[in-house]
Amino acid sequence: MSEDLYRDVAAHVSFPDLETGIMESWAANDIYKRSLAAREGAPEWVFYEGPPTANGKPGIHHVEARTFKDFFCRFQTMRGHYVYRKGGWDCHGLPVEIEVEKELGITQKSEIEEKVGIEEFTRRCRESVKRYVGDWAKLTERIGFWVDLDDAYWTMSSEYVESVWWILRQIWDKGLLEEDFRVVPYCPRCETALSNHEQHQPGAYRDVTDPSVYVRFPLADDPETSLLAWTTTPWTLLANMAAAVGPDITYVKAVDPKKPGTHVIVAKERVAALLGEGAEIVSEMPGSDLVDALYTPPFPFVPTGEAAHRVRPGDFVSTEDGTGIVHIAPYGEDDMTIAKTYDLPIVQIIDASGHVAPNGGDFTGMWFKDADKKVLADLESSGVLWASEIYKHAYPHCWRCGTPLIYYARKDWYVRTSQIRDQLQASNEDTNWQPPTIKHGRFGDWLANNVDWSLSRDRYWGTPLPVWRCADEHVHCIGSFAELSELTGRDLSDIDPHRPHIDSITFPCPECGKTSTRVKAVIDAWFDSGSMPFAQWHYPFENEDLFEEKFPADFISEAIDQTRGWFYSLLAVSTLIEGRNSFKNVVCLGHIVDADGRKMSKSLGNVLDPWVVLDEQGADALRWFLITSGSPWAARRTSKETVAESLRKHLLTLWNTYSFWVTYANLDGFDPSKVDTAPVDRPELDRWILAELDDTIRIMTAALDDFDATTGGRRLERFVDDLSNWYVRRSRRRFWRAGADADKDSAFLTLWECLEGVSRLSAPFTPFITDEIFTNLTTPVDGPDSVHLADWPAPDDARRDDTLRRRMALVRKLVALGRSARTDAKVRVRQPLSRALVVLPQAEIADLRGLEDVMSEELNVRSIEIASGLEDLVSYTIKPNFKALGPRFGAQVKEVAAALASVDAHSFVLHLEDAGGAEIEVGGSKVRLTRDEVDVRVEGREGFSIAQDSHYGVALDIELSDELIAEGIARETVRGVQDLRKASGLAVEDRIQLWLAADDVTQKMLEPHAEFIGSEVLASEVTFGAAADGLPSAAVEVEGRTLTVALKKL
RNA sequence: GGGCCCAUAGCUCAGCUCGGUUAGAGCGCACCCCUGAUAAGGGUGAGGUCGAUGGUUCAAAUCCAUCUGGGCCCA
Repeated sequence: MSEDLYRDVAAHVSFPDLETGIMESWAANDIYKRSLAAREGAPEWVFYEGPPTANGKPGIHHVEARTFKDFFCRFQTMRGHYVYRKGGWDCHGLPVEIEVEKELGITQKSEIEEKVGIEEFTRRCRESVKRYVGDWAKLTERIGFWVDLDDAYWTMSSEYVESVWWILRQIWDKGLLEEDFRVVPYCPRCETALSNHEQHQPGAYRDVTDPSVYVRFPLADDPETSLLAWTTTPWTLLANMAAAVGPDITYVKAVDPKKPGTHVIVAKERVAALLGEGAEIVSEMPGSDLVDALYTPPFPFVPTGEAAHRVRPGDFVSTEDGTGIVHIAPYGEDDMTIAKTYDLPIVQIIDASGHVAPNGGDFTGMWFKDADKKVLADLESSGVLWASEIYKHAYPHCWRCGTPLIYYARKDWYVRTSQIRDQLQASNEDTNWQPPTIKHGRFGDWLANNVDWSLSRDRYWGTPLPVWRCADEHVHCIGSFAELSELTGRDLSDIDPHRPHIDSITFPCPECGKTSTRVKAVIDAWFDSGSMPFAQWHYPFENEDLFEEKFPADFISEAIDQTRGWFYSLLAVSTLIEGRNSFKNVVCLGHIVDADGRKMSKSLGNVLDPWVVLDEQGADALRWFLITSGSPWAARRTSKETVAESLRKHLLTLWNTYSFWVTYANLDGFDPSKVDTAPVDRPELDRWILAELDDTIRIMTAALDDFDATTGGRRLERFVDDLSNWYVRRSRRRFWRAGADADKDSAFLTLWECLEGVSRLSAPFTPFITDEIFTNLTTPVDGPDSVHLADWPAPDDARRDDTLRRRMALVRKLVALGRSARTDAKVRVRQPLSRALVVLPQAEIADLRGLEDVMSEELNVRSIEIASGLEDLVSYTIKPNFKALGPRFGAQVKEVAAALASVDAHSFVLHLEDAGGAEIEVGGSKVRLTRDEVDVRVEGREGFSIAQDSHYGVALDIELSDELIAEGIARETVRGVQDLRKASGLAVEDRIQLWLAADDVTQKMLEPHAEFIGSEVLASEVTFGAAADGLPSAAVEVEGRTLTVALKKL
């Protein structure tokens, strides 16, 4: 059919094949670039891409995030914004290093320098990052995520690193970048700190048996009274610097049963366990009373001064075991918090190799674990050992070599974010979170409890910390390559700023002239990604205008695990530099879990490869599922089956509706640009679906503007269902009528407008299929080459009609009831009935007027009658409306309910309807209730077949006349012929000659309907009697009679 | 160990912000109907102690507390 206006649409279509074709045509026609160019100069809507690390294949969870990113960018583009989408790659960090370690077959960090060399190692890291970029690009294109990967930022590029340096320098200038102690899990054999990740490797925690000791800390001003402290790491007593108590815990001073005449202080709750039931308690006090008390430490290695060896309050102190008094040494997180708060002297009694340092007296040179024995012996001989026992507990070990770890206080570099906590919180206040609970929940709490950002990493592949230091401890933070060039006196503008090259750059200290060398650390990769608003443009070294235009972002979206990752690092960096957040809106996504709700992981073998879904169901099905199923932030159960379901439910319905329109529009040569009928001049059904379309546009626009994709998607889904299962079903016949008439044109035009509208509304959700539909539908009209170059639909007051929407909803409800009544009466739908009786509230009777035809056609009844007042048909029940009565009557509401239950419902309802209110007796007095305060329900009286739902009811008159029966048989015949046509492979528009062979009685009944039958089945000629042999024929059973139909294609 | 989120039908999810006595939808299942756009559609039915316990209230899926299980983040 070369003259077809539209591409033929196969009802059975392979979406994945269709999508890849569209994908190629987008590329060939440069649609993405053109969608940007078309908005050049329009108000910007800024998107920041959270950079993925491309050293592994992308998984289905990446599809989720990328779908949401694309979704809102497309939507805002259609809304008339210029939405530039710069890609990005996260290149640095431990995951990359570990990948390379595996590839090299090395298991210890020390091997990197010893066997491989930093140069080779970082070279391999750089390669590793690039290895999967191709896979990422392929997936990104296939799922329809329009993002500029050619212009992506790479956090490892020299320009990016230089911008990060500049940022660090700004922070340095504010005095917020400092070196400080922090406690890290440290392996003294490997001589390296372990990252959190490493610390939680399987097998790291092992049960060990350690001595635990109770030690007396005699009070300075009362040596006969001792604090009783407890520890499971006796060697740490060498570096004791304080004792901690819980300020709200109650302590007691009791007679020491082991040394009568002296006293010990322990938590009251521990008395029974430690001192026995008969302990003699001298006095009680809260922990706060003990604070500041000076005591004599068990060892002299930490000098007692103003700060050391006093009691300090600590909210981490518990009374579950021990004594309620905690010994404090520089080997623990809580310990260091106390040390920092009270400025305690930190004495490093253990050296980097795990041996006691030279300041450890007799202990010097001992392996830290071996010191335990001598510690116990010395405590014993000095008389402060109160008790010791064997204690079994889980203790972390190095996952590589099995050595027990030390929580070691090390000097590291920090950003003092806790000093700008108020500003961080203010930045958060200006940010819109989706879901809103995160703002003051998970994220707000995290900010409220902000601790300094530990920035340095003792690793190789990262942005080097741009800090140089000379022998005299003069420190310089470098903010640009130019500054470094100046200090070194050579041009370093083209330097690779990574290790090891950067480590060899030294310069004479500007203050003392001694050689300054870089500190060895690299920085946390989160700082890299948090710097992207600046560094993606190499700001401030170039692109100042671009930066200004695109700061802050209107929108970012990532999974919820980024709360303390990228979401935080973005907020912190931009607050430090610009004093405000770098994103205005953030959509947090939940995680993808498997069909059983379990996390997808390689070890469980339940990982869903996105390509499997993309190849079988297609990208649009997957996108639609991800966007509309459940709250975006809830974990979503995902499998091929769940995606297939959402495909069937929505996309196929849409596709079938579209396919229907194209089929008949081609037959009819319908051209929407040649028909222009105002909505007001169209039939009610057309006005109705246009009103639904208008409402859909309004609801969706508001939802999507508010970053609520789910609500928007659900409204769209409902509209497509209304369109297919009510509008098209009701209008079908209008499309296949021969000849030209205004009603048919109106149907074609209305459905065209709806499909065209849906394709725009669907464009951000399912960009591929939608574009296929849009481009085909708009063939004869002037318009953009792609739906993605089109505008988002605007609401239209000429289409809006909320009353009609309400009325149609009423009709559809009544139709459902009527069908239910038919089922009950066991009368098939093809059998016409004389009338249906409708019961509905007085106020809604007017709504039904004018739509009776719709109802009678749907129910196949000849007339619809309002059965209001037909008391012989229905009875009433009065139920209290508790929502209204509760506030009015309070506890008395139960009496009101009881009174209503015993009232004569019929006369009560009459009063209500006539006078707007009725009286009942409650507790001896009359109470007047209004219509709103009660709930009137209708029920069919016994003996009548009526379907009802609260206030609504439909009853069918099931008495059949001969005429009705004849019509039923005619319809049955039509159906039989249609089946035969289909079975014979006839095309919809083929004309036939028809033979009907039946007994005399049946033939008599059919004869008056011959013309009707002929027009229904496109028979040019209808003959009663047997057909010639060899023609397609079939038997039709109806009302116990059999007739044979046969046909011949003309 | 701490914080946050989640728990409603066999499955996937609404409803919970703001309490109202009859908790809905889709899928699946059983039966029936309809079908010349449809991989569809319609109807009926079975299927729920709204995770548990306690509290507040005339009234709790909804508010509060505790607990259990799952997820995430952090120790």
